[in-house]
Amino acid sequence: MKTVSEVEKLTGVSVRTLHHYHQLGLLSPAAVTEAGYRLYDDAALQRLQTILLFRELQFPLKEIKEILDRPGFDPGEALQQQIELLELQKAHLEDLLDLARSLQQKGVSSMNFKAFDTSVIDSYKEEVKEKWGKTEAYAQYEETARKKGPNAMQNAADGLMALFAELGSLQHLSPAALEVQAKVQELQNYITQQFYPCTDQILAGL
Amino acid sequence: MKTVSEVEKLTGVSVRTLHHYHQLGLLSPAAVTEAGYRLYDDAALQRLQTILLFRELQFPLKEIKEILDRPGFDPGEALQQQIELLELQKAHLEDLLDLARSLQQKGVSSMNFKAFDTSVIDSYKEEVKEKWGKTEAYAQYEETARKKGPNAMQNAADGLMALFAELGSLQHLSPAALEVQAKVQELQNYITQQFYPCTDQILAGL
DNA sequence: TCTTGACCCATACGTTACGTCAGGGTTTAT
DNA sequence: ATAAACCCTGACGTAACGTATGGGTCAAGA
Repeated sequence: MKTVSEVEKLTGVSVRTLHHYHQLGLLSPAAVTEAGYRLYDDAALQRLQTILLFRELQFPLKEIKEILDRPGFDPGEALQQQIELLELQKAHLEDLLDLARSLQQKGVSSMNFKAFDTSVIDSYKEEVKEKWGKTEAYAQYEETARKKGPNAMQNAADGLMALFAELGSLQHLSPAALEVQAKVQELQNYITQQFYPCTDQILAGL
Repeated sequence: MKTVSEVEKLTGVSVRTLHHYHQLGLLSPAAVTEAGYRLYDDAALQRLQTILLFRELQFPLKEIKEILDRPGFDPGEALQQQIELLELQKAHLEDLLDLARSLQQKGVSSMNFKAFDTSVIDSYKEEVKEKWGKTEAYAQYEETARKKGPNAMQNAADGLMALFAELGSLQHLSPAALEVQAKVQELQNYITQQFYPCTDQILAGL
């Protein structure tokens, strides 16, 4: 049975963090003395190890709790998802590094911000978008899908295709044209209502 | 002169963010109508571009403000520093990916957390440590150094070497031995007092 | 036994960069 | 004139703790 400061020395996790995890219900001490002192046993330390692992992998604490608590949870799936996320972050970082280095070469003092507008930076935004598409938005999509059943989904999909078709017929116009804007707006609303919250970012991807 | 929502459409920066930047003094509108409406001119948009660039490079807003306001500031230096930081983050991510993938291969279900203890995860901590060594801790070290002058620094360094020597004479013992622990603690305290706050992380590096 | 230092506790505010209401004026178009 | 569209100022919420406040608890020496 270790006290908070002992655990701190063993693991590097601060006392405050232990308090925090306790009140989140993420890591409860094995026992609490009458004076309120937290005492951790080996099992608790084991759990802490697991928590630290997932934390290193950048899981939010909420998810870690879910993972550790939910019995039927597939950690492999979560791991896979997390790997993809990390890969996106890495790609993002690489793009940032490219940008930074190019700025460095092209004369530090003359940082050319005009070339920065659309060309360079946009590429990784795609990926960030995908990332979000695979987490929040996708989760909500599944929610919606479950509630409505397959038939309704098919109808919704049909309506969606119709809207896309209308959009296609306007392709000869500039994207800035009011008609197109209106259609796009309509499309976004439709998707939001029928499937999942459709942000501008996701929409741009489509 | 563009309104907030116009700027939002042009740049993708939310109205709330414009408000935020305004109250931080990071980006003030060129004019404010009597009704309190913010109006931005081209110069303001230019500045916003610059802000967005640095933001992408993960500068905190405070620093961006300093950079843009301080006349004699060398953006090249800041850029270089930021590049190094990004490289560390990238290396960190790569290590995480390695860890995650190895966990994936070694049987997803049997995640072996015992092998996780010291061996795998520690490598990138070195780098994180270095990063911190180059920012907060190092800054404080310079502070301390300036205040005390070179002579005092030399004395402190001598004392430090003495402690290291004592530690060296105990190398035949296991790191867990109480004597060693005590010495290490002593060392940490000494460093903290004489040079800069010495966290366990930094200490481990030494 | 008393005291002191080391250790523990619970609150609770601070941090970063905004998102998201809530409640209410302003401008514009009909 | 009235509604739609747009703007404003608060002010609370978020993630994961750090840090400070004020005050009990425990072991050891006097």
